[in-house]
Amino acid sequence: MVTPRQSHADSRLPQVLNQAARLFRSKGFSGTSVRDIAREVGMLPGSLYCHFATKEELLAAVYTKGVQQITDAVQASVDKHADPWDRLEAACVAHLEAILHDDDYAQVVIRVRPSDAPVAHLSLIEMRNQYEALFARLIKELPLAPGTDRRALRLMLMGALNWSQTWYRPDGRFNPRAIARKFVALLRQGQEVTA
Amino acid sequence: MVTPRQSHADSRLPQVLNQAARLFRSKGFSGTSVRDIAREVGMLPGSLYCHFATKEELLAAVYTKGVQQITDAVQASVDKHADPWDRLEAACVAHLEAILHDDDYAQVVIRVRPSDAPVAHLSLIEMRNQYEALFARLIKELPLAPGTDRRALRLMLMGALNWSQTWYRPDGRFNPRAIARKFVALLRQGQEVTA
DNA sequence: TGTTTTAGCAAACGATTGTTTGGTATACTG
DNA sequence: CAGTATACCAAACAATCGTTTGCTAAAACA
Repeated sequence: MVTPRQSHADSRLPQVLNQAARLFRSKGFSGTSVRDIAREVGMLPGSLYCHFATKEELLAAVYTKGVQQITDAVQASVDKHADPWDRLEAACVAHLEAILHDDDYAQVVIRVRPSDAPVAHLSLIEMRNQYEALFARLIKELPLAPGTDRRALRLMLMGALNWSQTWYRPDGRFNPRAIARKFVALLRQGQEVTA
Repeated sequence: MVTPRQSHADSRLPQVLNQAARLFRSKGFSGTSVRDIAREVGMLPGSLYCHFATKEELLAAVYTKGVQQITDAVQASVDKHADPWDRLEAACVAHLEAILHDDDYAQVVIRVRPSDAPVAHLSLIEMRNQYEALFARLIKELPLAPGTDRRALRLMLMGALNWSQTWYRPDGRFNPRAIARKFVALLRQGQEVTA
């Protein structure tokens, strides 16, 4: 017995998930090998299959945790406000902070295309839809100018937020909170007068 | 001599580029193998290396063509209008039609992250920046409410447009043109009264 | 017309891919 | 306390990866 064995209680499953999330979010799903993940955790490639039957299943686990975490973060922020616009803005701030800074798991949800994992495909999409429904409800409560297309507004806002992952670089002034607020303000501007 | 040989003039380079674009845009860069491309063209994997030294170089060629084509398409549409808002809207319509329907090459520019190709990385980013500068100029000409952050407006609009690639499904009513117009309208709404 | 260049085939290179198998020490369970 | 399940190691599996080499025939050029 050279290396000390892991017990049931303190398995390295959490670290596997953490490193998988970190690698998936920075190199993508097919850009990350199971050996990359194993190496980062300090275990052998085959050992990953104690916890997951396939690489896709590992992604699904990371993805699920990502959706849960960002949902919780956003919901908690939303609950602190009463005004509909404030609630939406709080949601956007929490969303952006998660996918740009705080949460590797949430970043995977934005970065990895469900189609990258053919088997898990539909379930990943379903999770994403569940999450976006949260924003749909927030937007439903908004006092908008008559005839405003709420679906278009949601798709525009979330698209703008999610795409920021491709251009964002840490910067004191233009930080996640500031970005989210500016985006919401640009939309709100068009509704306030007529509402 | 079993199969008829290709002459210099009618090489299959165009088909290689076409199929590479088609596969890169649907499966991503690392999700596509050189064998996938070669098979689609009907040639052997090694034959690709008559035209490109590396897989990354092939991506760079596709990417370059994509930027050229979408730039031309957008510029042509813009030139048909005089009013600043009309010009921006025309640009957005052309942009969306390219990355959602018309142009596999342009779709690669949006889908593939420059970081997927470590060597070509910087040159890909530079090309994308050149293209986005076109939109920056259009937005510069817009009569906006005083104090409006033009950079934020550009990032929001282009993010919303580009992200549509992840949710768009062909649909008669909510087509690229309609989407682009709605997005622009949502932003314009906030500027018209005060401008 | 002779020479060089090009575009491709055929076959292989070593490296890396996701995954499997078998064994073993530890922790949990009855 | 015996037995099962767990969480790994060690080593290998076949398949696929990007790429290279050597050759050939046709086109372009001199």
